[in-house]
Amino acid sequence: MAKTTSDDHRDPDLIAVQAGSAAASEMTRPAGLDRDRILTAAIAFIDENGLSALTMRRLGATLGVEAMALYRYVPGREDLLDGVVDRVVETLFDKDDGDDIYVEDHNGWQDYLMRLAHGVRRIALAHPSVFPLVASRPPAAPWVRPPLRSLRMVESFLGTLTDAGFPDQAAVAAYRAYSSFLLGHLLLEVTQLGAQVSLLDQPEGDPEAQANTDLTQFPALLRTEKLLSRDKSAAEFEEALENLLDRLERVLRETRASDGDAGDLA
Amino acid sequence: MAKTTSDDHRDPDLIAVQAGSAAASEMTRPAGLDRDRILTAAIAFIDENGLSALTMRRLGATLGVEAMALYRYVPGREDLLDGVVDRVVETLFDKDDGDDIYVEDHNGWQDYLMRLAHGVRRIALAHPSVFPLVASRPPAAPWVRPPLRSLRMVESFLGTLTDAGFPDQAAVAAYRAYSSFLLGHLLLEVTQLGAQVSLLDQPEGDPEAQANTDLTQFPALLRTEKLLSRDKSAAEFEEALENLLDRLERVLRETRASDGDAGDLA
DNA sequence: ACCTGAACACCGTTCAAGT
DNA sequence: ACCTGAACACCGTTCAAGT
Repeated sequence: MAKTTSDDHRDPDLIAVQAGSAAASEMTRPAGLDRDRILTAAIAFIDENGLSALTMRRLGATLGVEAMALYRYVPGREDLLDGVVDRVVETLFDKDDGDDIYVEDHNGWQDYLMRLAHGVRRIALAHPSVFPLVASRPPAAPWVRPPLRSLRMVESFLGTLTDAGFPDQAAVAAYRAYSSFLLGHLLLEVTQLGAQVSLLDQPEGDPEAQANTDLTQFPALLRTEKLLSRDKSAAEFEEALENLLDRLERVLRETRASDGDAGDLA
Repeated sequence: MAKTTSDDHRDPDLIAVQAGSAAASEMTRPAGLDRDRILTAAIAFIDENGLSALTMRRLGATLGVEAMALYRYVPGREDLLDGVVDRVVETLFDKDDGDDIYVEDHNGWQDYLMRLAHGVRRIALAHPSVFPLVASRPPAAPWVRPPLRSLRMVESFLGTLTDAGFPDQAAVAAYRAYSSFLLGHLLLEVTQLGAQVSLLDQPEGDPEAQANTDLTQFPALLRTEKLLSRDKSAAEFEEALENLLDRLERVLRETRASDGDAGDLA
């Protein structure tokens, strides 16, 4: 390895980071520090080294600069993280970015909800180490529900459903159900991604023996182990999404039948 | 306030903590340090001061001891947090603890799933600042899905469903759907709890004016603001849970009709 | 046996000083 | 105008030393 500072019982993160940053600082010199460049660097850093490895000092090094220089452009670490979350979430609206995932022009509300769900899932899978942050940073307003984090997203969601004939109350209920579904599914999906790599990182003893910790006490587990290990995230996501859409469709139809204010859902 | 160390642009957490810890250290002196006592103290600390305020040094102070003493009983901070999570999760199985929420003896699998859901929800609401940890700590095995975090819980879940006639595959699919639902719902619920208090904590400017940040650009939001602010978490939880149970019941019935291996669900 | 003091390598953050 | 050095108050963690 490179120049590490003598004593060696340190955070395992450090090793990877220090090895990488030397090379990285060469390329990014072009100066012109900038809030945007800092956020980009922070996201890349988290993607590569994990959230816990991100410090102001290390991020500075990545940009060829001392940590203190960052404070010209970012009020502090917490704000940096908020910025990272906003940035990542807003890539949803970047034209050119994806395979036809524009949430703006759509064919009906079902299509809209599917595009939105797939778009957010794409983000989560692209930045698995950032997503927990998307899920857990305190929202701007109390009724903003992660992972739908911006006023713009909430507005577009509610606007689309109410335009499609959902009464306000039903649209709000749908917003809540939808955000719960997205959060639960995607957070579990990225968590499991993280678990995969962290198992490969630290192979204490042989990797086989560790996993089989006397499952003999747990017959049902033992029996379904193969099933449990099979990853069906994509299919499950689809199935749960379709199920939610069916439920909403039912609500909408019932609303139309008895044209009062019956769209409660909760 | 009390004795704070001169300069005062510090983490807002600190103020509350220091004020409290002086009083607390008086009572807890009875020595006899102990892993159990440390975990209990850590949970209480997080409940009162939030996760970010928990440091080894501060926790030590709470127990009338220097931070270094903790290392006799706990390998390190990360392990401490794992211990906290295990401890909180396992209160589910404590007899005497709750109003008839025993997951072990039940009347049918639906009853079991309802008790389990309500039990986990009770935990989440009792320790809203701990729950994000329950949700995000890397699980012991890759197929352990938060917030159902222990082998014991997974075993009991799968055992109950398969005993009730679910084919293994359907039981596993149910386990996945159920954990996603719980995680999404409860994480959002505690997040919103946290948002409430953090709004009261830092009232910059008048608390009214801040919230109304030119919502004029967001008509649907503006129109539904009242609806959005109304908290219906409990009812929504119930409704989503019942919906999930209905879905599972359908799967089970279909399985029984065509008694093959049709219980796919995913 | 159990706790502490002192030390080490790191943090975030401020601010006067350099260019 | 933009960055840095030095400093401050804090971290987690180790280890020899105290009782």
